[in-house]
Amino acid sequence: MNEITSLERRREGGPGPIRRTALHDTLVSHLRDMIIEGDLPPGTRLHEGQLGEQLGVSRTPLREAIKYLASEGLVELVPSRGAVVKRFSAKDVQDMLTVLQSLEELAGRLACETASDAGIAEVRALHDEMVRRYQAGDRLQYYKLNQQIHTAIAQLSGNAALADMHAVLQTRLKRIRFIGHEGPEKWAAAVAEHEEMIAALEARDKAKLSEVLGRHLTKAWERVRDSV
Amino acid sequence: MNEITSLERRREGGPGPIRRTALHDTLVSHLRDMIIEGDLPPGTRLHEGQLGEQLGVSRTPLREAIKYLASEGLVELVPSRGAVVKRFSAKDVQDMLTVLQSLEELAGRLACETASDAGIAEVRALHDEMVRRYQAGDRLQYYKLNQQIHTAIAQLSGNAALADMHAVLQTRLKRIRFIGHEGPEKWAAAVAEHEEMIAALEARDKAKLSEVLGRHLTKAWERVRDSV
DNA sequence: CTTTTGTATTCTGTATGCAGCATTTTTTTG
DNA sequence: CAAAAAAATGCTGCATACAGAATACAAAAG
Repeated sequence: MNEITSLERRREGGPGPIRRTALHDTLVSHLRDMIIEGDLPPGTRLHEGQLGEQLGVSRTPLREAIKYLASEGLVELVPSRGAVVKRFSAKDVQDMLTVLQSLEELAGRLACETASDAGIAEVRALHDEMVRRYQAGDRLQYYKLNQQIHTAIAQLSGNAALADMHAVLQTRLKRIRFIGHEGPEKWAAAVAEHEEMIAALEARDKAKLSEVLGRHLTKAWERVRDSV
Repeated sequence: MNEITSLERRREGGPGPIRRTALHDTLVSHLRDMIIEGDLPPGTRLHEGQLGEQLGVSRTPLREAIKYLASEGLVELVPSRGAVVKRFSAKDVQDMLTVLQSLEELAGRLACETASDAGIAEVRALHDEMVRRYQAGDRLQYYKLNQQIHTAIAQLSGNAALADMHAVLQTRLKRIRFIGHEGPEKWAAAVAEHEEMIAALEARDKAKLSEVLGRHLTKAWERVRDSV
């Protein structure tokens, strides 16, 4: 658990001259990661005393971070019994993907209209890097770049609310996708879809991009279906 | 400020035998209402000491509630300077409405497919009541029933994630709509659109309902455009 | 008169302490 | 020996206390 050291380094100021992130933000990120990466599996009670000690923080800021995550939907507050990591059913996941699909289709259309060439180029760069990771068989980095690309497209829409909602859903789903290890052939298919996506985006082909994004998420459901 | 009494009544147990809501939930609701109803205008700093005293609560649970609202997007956290009520630009509002539109179109389609007859009947009941309030010129109750109807349709979709995202956006927009007092002719048009909505829902006409909901929100933007 | 610097105050951020509820273990009773 | 009651433990929820940062104010210098 290197959470402790990294947390304390930030509190002391560390190498950087100015403390960038407040403790609250740091705590939220750490807890999020712990949930997503499975350190805190669904159903786990978030023990304030224990967890606080582990992170080197007192209960007060920890509780505040937990409340934040509760509003984000990663954690559930049970009166008088603290917080537990939320458990998502198969239907929950499918529902989230349905909404995400709708949002990405919208984002795709808007991005084609309003994105700057520079913005599109950045996504292309992410994509190329992702393909390299794919070819190298680096699952973790592939996964992260994949997420980044979808996030980037949501942001290219220029619609902050859209990017926001997209981020919330994506965060909730991260844990699921993090687990879902599809086989080589499905993985290849996913990469191919991404290839189409980028091409459509660069051509600013609204209909095409929207369609590919939608299809990509329909397939995504098929890919994770068994894992949940 | 009757927040004090109502909060304290709950803490003592009040008339009900069991304390239903935890203090956290109560606080969140109260702060939400205060923001929506304009007691705390955009840009206002949430003064913990003062606000806590006003509500009869110590700073700790208040801070937790504020963090919750921050994650909800109603409030912005400024490091070392506390929380500020978020200010939405005209573009922000338009963006939120765009997303809301997309979500409602989806909700409409799903509702037509999966809603129970009983569920639809409930929405009809809300609608009829709303029309009565409209005829009586009761703006506040009309407004609240209007919101309830849209919320209900989102829930009829049977998609929890969708209902969730919808609720978040609706909450963020409540304040804007609460202000926007459209004239009589626009009001009448809005009611007519609602009439169409209910009819389409009862007929389970996906395409029609989706179309009306979308149009309704396009018009909604035209209605509030000047207020922001 | 403006600007700057030092000081005082106010507010946030975090830690700690205490009361009450939930749960578990122990004791008592049938 | 089983079941119920009672005590004990552990944890959450809230309040208070303290340290540090930011701001406001005041005095002094240009």
